[in-house]
Amino acid sequence: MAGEKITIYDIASEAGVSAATVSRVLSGYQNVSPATRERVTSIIEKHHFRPSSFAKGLFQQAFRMMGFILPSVENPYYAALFTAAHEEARKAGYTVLVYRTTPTEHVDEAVIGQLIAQRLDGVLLLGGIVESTQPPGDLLAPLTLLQRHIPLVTICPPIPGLDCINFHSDLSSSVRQSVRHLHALGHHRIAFLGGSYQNRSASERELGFLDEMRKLNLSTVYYHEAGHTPEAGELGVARLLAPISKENQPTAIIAINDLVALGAMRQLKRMGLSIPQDMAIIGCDNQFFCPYTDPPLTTVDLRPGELGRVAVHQLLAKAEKRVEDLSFTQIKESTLIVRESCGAKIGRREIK
Amino acid sequence: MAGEKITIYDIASEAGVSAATVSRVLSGYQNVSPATRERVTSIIEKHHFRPSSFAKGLFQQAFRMMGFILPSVENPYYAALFTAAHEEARKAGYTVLVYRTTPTEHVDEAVIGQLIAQRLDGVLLLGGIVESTQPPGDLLAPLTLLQRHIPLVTICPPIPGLDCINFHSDLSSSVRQSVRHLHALGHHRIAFLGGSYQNRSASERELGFLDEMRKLNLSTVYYHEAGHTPEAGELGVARLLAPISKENQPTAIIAINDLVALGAMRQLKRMGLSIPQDMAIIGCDNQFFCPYTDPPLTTVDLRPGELGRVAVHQLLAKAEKRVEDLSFTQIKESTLIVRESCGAKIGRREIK
DNA sequence: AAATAGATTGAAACGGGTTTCACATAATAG
DNA sequence: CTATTATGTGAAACCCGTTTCAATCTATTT
Repeated sequence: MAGEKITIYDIASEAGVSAATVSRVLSGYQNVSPATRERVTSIIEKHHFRPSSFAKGLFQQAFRMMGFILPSVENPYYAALFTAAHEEARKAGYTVLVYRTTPTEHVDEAVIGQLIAQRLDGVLLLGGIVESTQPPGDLLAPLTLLQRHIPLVTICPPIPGLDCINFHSDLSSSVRQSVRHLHALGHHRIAFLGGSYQNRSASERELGFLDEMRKLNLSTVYYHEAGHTPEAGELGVARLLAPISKENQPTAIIAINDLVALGAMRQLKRMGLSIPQDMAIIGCDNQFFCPYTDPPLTTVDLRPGELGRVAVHQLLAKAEKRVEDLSFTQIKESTLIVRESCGAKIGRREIK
Repeated sequence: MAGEKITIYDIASEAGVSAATVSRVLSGYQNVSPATRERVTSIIEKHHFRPSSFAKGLFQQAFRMMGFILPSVENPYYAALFTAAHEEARKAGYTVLVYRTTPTEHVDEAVIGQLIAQRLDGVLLLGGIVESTQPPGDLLAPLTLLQRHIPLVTICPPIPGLDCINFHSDLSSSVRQSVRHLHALGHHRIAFLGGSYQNRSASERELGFLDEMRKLNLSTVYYHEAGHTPEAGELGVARLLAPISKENQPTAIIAINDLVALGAMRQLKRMGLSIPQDMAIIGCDNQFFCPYTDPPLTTVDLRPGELGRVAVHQLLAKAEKRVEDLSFTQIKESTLIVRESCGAKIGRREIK
């Protein structure tokens, strides 16, 4: 029934008042006589009228919207990050617009242009930044946002030259923890599995791994595979173990994430190796399925939910309170979740 | 540097032309002298100016935005659905706004009001509809969208009274397939695990299960647990098997989804039962981890990606081509993915 | 040289709200 | 009973683009 596009003027004329009065009724707190308010309200109800938030925002210079840029939520890590961040933003009354990065495309000027055009109150950039093979300037595309004074918070390894609020997990230290854990359990030949040299979080982990191995005077068996999926894990293990004689084989694997660990475990079993007796394995992210692998997977919890929440809080502060243009980097500690895939005391400290 | 809020008028005055000319430069195809175009363009570049898409949309009566309403993407099924749908929408140049439902809250008038206020070009409602314990009208909140002639497409079991384009998986038939598969493998005592009577897709599966069991003259061992998580699966199995003597125990379990199956498998192993010898198990959704469980999980593929894509295509057609106000329901077939958790021929027809 | 067509450009209206300011009426004070 | 204040309401400006229409200036035709 109700007409195609209905405006405040339609309501006004039907109620025999001016648009100003309808606006007052909508805002609630102005002085309008009870009789008028009643009449206008009923007409609004009747037509299910809701004032356009854009016309509104146009005048008020704020649309209460924020943009999230993130990789696919098919990766449960980002799903958790997104869910928490989204929830916080919604609680604060913001609508969220979602933009995506892919493993091969980073945030380019085109997307940034769109973000600016949307007149967002803030932008949250979640990981997935690719170490550019393009001119390095491309990594700094988000800089334009800063120039336009659009609040920006990032959750990823800090990008040099991009001075904004940044939260990130200490990826390097998380790998170090893993190495030390395995070392303490008596492992000397440890392999690192997964990642891509183009990916900043991947290379950061890798660097941490190599450094910690060196510190402990451990010999490295090392495989470098461009991928973050279970398939990459399968292939990685196959390639890793094929050319190595049984005696020189690594006794433990650190996978770049739980997905890769999952694939690796399958391939290990397929090759007749038992976990953790023949091969210990450790993942990263503490994804929901970790307690349910066989054996349950030891991993590192990066607390993505927490990260998402604090990031949005900072973004809100910047968007609303006009906080001084501050920029800082905060590192979130990660915690090793010991389960059974490394042969550590079974059943102890098991979480979730 | 660049001023806080910069408008087309700022650009115009800096270039010494009128706003109309700047607008013409932006749109590209109008006749503007090369000299002027050049000058204006350089000033636009300098300030990273992008015209507000809202001021633009206000005039053009279309914002090229669509709203997605969905449950948490922490459920990989919805993550897949969302990712595919999002990609299609983005390809067509639309920005997507995300709203969430929770297991306990359905889409209420407040959210619908917001959607209307955002003047969206279309709305996609993805599952998660709760069979209301509230007045049944609440299920029909999206009806308001239809009244306002806002294109609506749903992906969930069809809601009576909500005449819109609807796509859904034939949940009932997918369970029937599972039952027949198990029956063909010689199982007679089959349990159904998981779901909540408040959830429409859950109850639909349950009904299908009961009906097919009756048709095959099978005795049912049945447990009804309000949940869709691995934890629910663990608890479900524990409760299911505890009170039953070994002889009367079911020999197979159909889990409402792969998550529940995952939990169930863990609990079965914990109780010393081996899969599939002591207990066959079958999941639903064909989530990424299914090939990696031990043994690999037989499940049903609902093709969420496909569902998401066709739904968005329809939505686009309605939003753009002013297609007649049509409404229909289309059922997508699901396919059984046979792996090893039911003891069927190992290695055959294995997918992914 | 005058007339006409064509290319550039600006003024102004519009879209849908909010808000300021002024005005009319009603209520209160003196 | 007039002077003052409070209350309810409308006209109009504003937010930031797009688009129509008319005006100017240049170039071509006769």
